[in-house]
Amino acid sequence: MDAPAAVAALGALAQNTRLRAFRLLVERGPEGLPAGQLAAALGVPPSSLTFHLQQLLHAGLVTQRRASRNLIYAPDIAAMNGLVGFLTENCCGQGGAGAVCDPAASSFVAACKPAAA
Amino acid sequence: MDAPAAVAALGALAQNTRLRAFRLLVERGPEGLPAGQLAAALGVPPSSLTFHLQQLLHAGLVTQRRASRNLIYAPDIAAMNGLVGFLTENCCGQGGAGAVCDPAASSFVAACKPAAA
DNA sequence: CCGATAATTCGACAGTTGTAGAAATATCAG
DNA sequence: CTGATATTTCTACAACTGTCGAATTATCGG
Repeated sequence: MDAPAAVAALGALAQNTRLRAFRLLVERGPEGLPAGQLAAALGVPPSSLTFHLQQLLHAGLVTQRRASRNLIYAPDIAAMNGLVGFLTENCCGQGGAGAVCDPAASSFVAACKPAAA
Repeated sequence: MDAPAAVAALGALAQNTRLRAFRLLVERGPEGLPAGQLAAALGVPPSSLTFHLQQLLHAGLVTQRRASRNLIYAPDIAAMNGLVGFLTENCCGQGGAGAVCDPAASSFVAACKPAAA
């Protein structure tokens, strides 16, 4: 994942309705959910949800497939992996202080590649 | 990290200048950088950078401290850990399909807690 | 083909965001 | 105190975002 794609993905997740929608999809897994059910679950009018799903789609965070009258949306886990990978790059001070990995390891720091020092 | 905080953090990172600034700070480590040097490194006018730093500050992703005439900004790694942790919650289909963890483990999926199945 | 269902596209509008020059504030050196 | 340096605050404005009703498109069952 490159920086522009990361900005797009972050922007797509940086909105309450979209974040809730994405998280719902992630919980549901690859099976996904039809737009209508998603709209009902979120309590959002269909036209509004479409707007948000387009953004997630355009950012590459979800996929769309048709099942008869329904359009099914599912999370793109690979894209999400790419985003987290991008966020955890450069987090061990490769060219810097090197002290970032000190605190008790948790996800962000733990995901740092030891970066062939 | 709760959802509103995550939205704020994602929004703060969802902008090219801010993402570049934050990544620069992460590379630099806890030592941080003064606003002026950051502005110079990014090629952004000071008043514009201040605007962006306020957003990062308000989102809790960076800290600010004064060193004589300089205001030093440094990344808040704990906050970033919280964000990545939030993003990797609910990613193993606890209530769902359960197939999300299938693909070759990479950061997002690898960071999933096995979720006491 | 026709009516019904699922979802999107269109359009309008208020609110937020990003940009950056000019003015103000804070700190320091002498 | 005075001048210089570092940064923020103020201000204005164009561009983008989120919302959602109404109209449109797609698909299905009969």
